[in-house]
Amino acid sequence: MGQRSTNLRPGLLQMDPMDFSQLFNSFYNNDTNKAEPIASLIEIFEKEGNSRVVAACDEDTPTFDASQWKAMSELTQSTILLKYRLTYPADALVNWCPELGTVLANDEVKDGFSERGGYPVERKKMRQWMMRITAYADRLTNNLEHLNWSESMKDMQTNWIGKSFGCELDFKVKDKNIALTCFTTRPDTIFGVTYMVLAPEHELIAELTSPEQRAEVEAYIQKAINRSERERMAEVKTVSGVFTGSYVTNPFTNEQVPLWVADYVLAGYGTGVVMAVPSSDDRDFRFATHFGLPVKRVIAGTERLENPTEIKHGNMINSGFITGLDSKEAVKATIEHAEKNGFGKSKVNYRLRDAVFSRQRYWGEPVPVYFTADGMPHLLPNDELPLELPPVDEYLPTASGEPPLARAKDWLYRHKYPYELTTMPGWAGSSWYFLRYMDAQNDQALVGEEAVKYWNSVDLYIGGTEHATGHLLYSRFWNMFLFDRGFVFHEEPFQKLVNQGMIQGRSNTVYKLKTENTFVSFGLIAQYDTIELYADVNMVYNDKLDIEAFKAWRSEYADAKFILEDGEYKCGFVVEKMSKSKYNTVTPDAMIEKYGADCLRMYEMFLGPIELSKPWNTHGIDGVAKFLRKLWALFYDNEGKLLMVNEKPRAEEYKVLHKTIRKVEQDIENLSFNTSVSEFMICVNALTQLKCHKKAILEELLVVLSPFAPHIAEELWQALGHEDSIALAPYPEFNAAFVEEDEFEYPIMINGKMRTKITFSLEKPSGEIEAETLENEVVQKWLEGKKPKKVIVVPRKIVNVVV
RNA sequence: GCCGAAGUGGCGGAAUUGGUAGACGCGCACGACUCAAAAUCGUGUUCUUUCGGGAGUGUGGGUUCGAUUCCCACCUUCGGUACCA
Repeated sequence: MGQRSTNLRPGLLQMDPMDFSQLFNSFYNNDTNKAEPIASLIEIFEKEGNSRVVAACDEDTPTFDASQWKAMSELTQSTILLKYRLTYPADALVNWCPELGTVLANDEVKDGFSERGGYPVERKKMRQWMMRITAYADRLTNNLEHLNWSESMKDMQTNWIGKSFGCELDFKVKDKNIALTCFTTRPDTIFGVTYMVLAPEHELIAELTSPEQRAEVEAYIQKAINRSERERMAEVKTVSGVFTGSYVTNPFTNEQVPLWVADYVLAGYGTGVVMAVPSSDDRDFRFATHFGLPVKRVIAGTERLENPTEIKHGNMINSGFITGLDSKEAVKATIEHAEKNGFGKSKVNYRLRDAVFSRQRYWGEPVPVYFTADGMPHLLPNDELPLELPPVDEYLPTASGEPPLARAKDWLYRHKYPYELTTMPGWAGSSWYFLRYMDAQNDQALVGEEAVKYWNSVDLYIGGTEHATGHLLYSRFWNMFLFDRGFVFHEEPFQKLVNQGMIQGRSNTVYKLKTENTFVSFGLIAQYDTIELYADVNMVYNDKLDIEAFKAWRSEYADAKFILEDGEYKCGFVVEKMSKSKYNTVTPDAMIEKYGADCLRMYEMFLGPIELSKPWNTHGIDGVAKFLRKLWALFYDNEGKLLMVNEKPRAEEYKVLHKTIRKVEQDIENLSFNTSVSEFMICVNALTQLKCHKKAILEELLVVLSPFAPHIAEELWQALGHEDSIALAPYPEFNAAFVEEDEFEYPIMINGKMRTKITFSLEKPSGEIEAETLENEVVQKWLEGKKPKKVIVVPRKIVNVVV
């Protein structure tokens, strides 16, 4: 889905910056619950300021009235508008690799080292364009209800957006004029707070650290800040943290509790400050136990538990004025109390964060923005779009670490103003490409009104779950925005979604010493300190690395050294999704060359249910090839002579055909293609057995088969004498009369185990079936003269005798 | 860790609403055809067995006349975890 080689299709591309401009020129009005032009927001500001505006904006947006707005400098006004725009620049933490001079994706970083080359990576703040997707958090969640998507996919998106109700509470810092605001969903446990924790990234740490603790705190932050969020979340068992030397006051009890810094608190969620209640939160409990901090039980039933977090809800104890209330009532009561006393307010929090839109790469759509001397971003006028990627001498970052576009010579708007140097991410294009497909030649708009109204939204989207929290969320956001602004007419882009499984690959890994350009063979890695890197599977045979090919692969490996075992370098392996970034891709070209496209197509369908993931493996493809040959043999003999005859089919032959028609029809409805392929095999085997070469049968079979093996079906169709394409032939109608049975072979079970089978007419009443079953020789033997306790007869299914 | 999914023969998998576990295919074994091989065709193929049977759908429990299917707990693998898209 990546739209990478962007400058190849300028017609397609130029629409994208227009989207960007629209987002820049819009804000989200929470009153009308949709995106509106920023111009109308400015009008309101001029008339009455922003005190009555309910809109999505930055947390630190000041309140002002009309006269204050008018008195502001243009720069100040622009700065305030940026706090409302749906795309805006902000500082975001990125993975910076000084050695490579580039920013890396999280999955390009392993244990703090770059996947490529194995160089150290640090986390660094950089100016990035953001998309205010959080404005849409509620609609993105609520709309899911009406979509025909799997519940698991809806769950994933709902959890990712992560709406939670709670409150913010202010804790005053002792002897300092600072209050720390924390977000909590459990204000009911406020009387159980025994310490407070800051994220290592928190801005006020330096100010809040006592001189005695400074060295320790600084050392801790240095270490913690370079760990990835994922690592910090994953390693809950390794507790770490450090005391700041400061104390804060619990506003409910006026009790002083120590203030700590710990990396289990993430800066990106809530306020980066957590009130710790070891008696009801697992992480807090582990932390408190580890550092010997007190644990105060506040929920009835936890008093005698060694681990009080086993019970998280109940009646409050030891909790001042909320003692005796249950958790739910206590939440309400504490929020009311906090609001009345001015140290807190109820708050809805989302886990979802605004999306980083900038990439420090060359191959992406340029952001249509230039900067004036005051640092303020300005949009390029529409008639000057598209902004094209400038030529550069190398597609690499500059020596000083600026993005590749900084290499462009004299690349300035009106020869004067510098352009934005980051480019757009893959999801900028993947969010709306289906709209463009509706009207690909339109050079006036992203997509014309007539085209959107004709094609509507996507009826059926087949995509993997790996897109759950990325592409499929961005795309919905983008489409919803276009809907709000009247460019499209469906709020949701994908009505029905089916998750196909992923074809996995078998990746090969090599092990580089952390400190040297030396690679250790797989069997010896326990003796060294290594990082795991990929080797391309195409230079590995039976997990043995072709060392020369590996050295030639990348310049940084050219003079690598190798520590071998038994004279060879053995690689590790891992089964995971097939992906360019994992260097485990294989092309199906050779398979198509050998077996043909129909065979490969059917084999892929035959592999298993569409929603299952599995490693790519071509062992079974011969079976499908044989099937196609058998099919061919129904039409032609060994000498290539047509066998087809015009005789009237027998009942048996119709039965075989119509069973297949019925099964495949059902299967297509359920996207169960693997069982259709089986059914075709059964059908062809049966027709071969019957020596059936009758046109009436073969013709209909071909039509049913044609979506599965289009080329061969078309060719045989022509062989039967048709001039028109098989694609135009009407689909055969299933006729139940051909497959009806008048008897059924009942499995006879004794105590739930199948012991024999008896055939009964379908008309026979259950009573007679029961009587005849009990007379049966095999049943008699198992009864051993005893009387059965119970006999269950399920028509057309089974007979079970309970002894 | 958290969120989501999946575990059935040597392998990919099948099994309408809870009703014959292993369809179909790969592989393997044996046989036919052949001077021989390939191709093709045929037979067999869950394990175990004292040949009566017994066990069996990741593990341990539960509900039921009957569980791959429903419930509870756990294990393993895969996807996502915010710059792969």
